[in-house]
Amino acid sequence: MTDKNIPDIVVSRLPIYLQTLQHLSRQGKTITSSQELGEQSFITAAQVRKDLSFFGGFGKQGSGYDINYLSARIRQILKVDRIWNVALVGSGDLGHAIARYPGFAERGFHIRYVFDNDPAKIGKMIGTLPIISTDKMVEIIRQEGIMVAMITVPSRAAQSVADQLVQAGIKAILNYAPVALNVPENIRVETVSPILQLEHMTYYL
Amino acid sequence: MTDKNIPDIVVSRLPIYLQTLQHLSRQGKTITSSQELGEQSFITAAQVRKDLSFFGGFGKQGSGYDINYLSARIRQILKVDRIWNVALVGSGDLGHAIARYPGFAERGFHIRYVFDNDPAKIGKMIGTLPIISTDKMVEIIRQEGIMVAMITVPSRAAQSVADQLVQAGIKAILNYAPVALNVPENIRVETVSPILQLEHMTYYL
DNA sequence: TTCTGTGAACCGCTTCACAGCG
DNA sequence: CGCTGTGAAGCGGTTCACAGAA
Repeated sequence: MTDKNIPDIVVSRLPIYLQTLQHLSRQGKTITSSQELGEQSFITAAQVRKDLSFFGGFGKQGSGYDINYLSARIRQILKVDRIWNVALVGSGDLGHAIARYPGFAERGFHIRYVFDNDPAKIGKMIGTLPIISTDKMVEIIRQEGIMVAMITVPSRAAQSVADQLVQAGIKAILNYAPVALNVPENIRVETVSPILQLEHMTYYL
Repeated sequence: MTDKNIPDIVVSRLPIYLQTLQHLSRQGKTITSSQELGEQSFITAAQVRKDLSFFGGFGKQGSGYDINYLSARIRQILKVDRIWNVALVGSGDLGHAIARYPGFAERGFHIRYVFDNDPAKIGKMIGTLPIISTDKMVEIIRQEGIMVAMITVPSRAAQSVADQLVQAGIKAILNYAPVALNVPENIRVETVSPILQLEHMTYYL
């Protein structure tokens, strides 16, 4: 089910649908249509139906999609029907903001460890989590079998951190540093690039 | 020059090239090739050449591209060869982290005002910036002619903030709230969606 | 010779349009 | 009758391959 040659761009829209479905659900709706789901996701209805059809027929012809059922199926497909333990590397302002933001845990991404290489920070707490030395990072991540990490260290340190994470067995990295990370093919990296997004928009101003 | 029907996807790669060029420049390089620029940006050499050719011939056949010259031209195209004043709405953890992060100013995005609707926060300082009541937001933004804003308020408040920003004359919004914002066609919105990025990656694990 | 700039071929995603099921 | 699921058509971005400039 996981990989039947589904276009990556289709997979990237599933989280959007999921977000919109939760939004509709919070409004008390139980049924939706490709029309409604599309409008609220800014995606055409035909696109929505095509995307979902890659994974099977989730709708009922004539009536539409059951919101709870469709949400559950998409969560299964994306493997977010479970808890993911996450390691956070970098305890600067951004690291703090992320560690204290409840939104990740609400979606099943539980930050379990915070690492930093600054001796002055080791042992200090962020909420209930102690800041741990990066010296122990590889060992802990491997031991705990953690597969997902976030990087919020300065750019110059990001590649070296990524290398260590790969060595520790991390399989998915969310990178907040404004650099392109080099990792083996079987490791997923997504970069959060607000500056590039701003630069993209100014073109049109 | 700004809009000669350049595909949006091409524009979205220019900031990546710019980032890589700065990286190459910091390494002391002065000349590069579509090959090298592409490898470090994880984009094919043909794609790099094709993208740049939309805007004119910036390279020298046989030798390659002058890094300083190409950087300057891309900055012109993206209109990041100037200072952009930015309004930040929301002074929670994330707002604080953004306001204190020097990276935006380094790229020409200067955060000039921070707004929040929490009376307890009004008047407190973030660095050198006072937190200002959202009651004054529309007036100040309009008066100062600010065109770029960032939203870091909770999801439930984001659409209402966006509406006010549009009313105030904002033309580009960088949205950190996990919701799809509805704005008029002539306003640009980009959403920072780390959670969707994580959900995208877990599909492949 | 090297590497850019670019028409043309290719490929893959999007949109269309309708059959078919509830 | 309404809305999904889907083959087929359409379209746009990517890759190819080479002419041509330095």
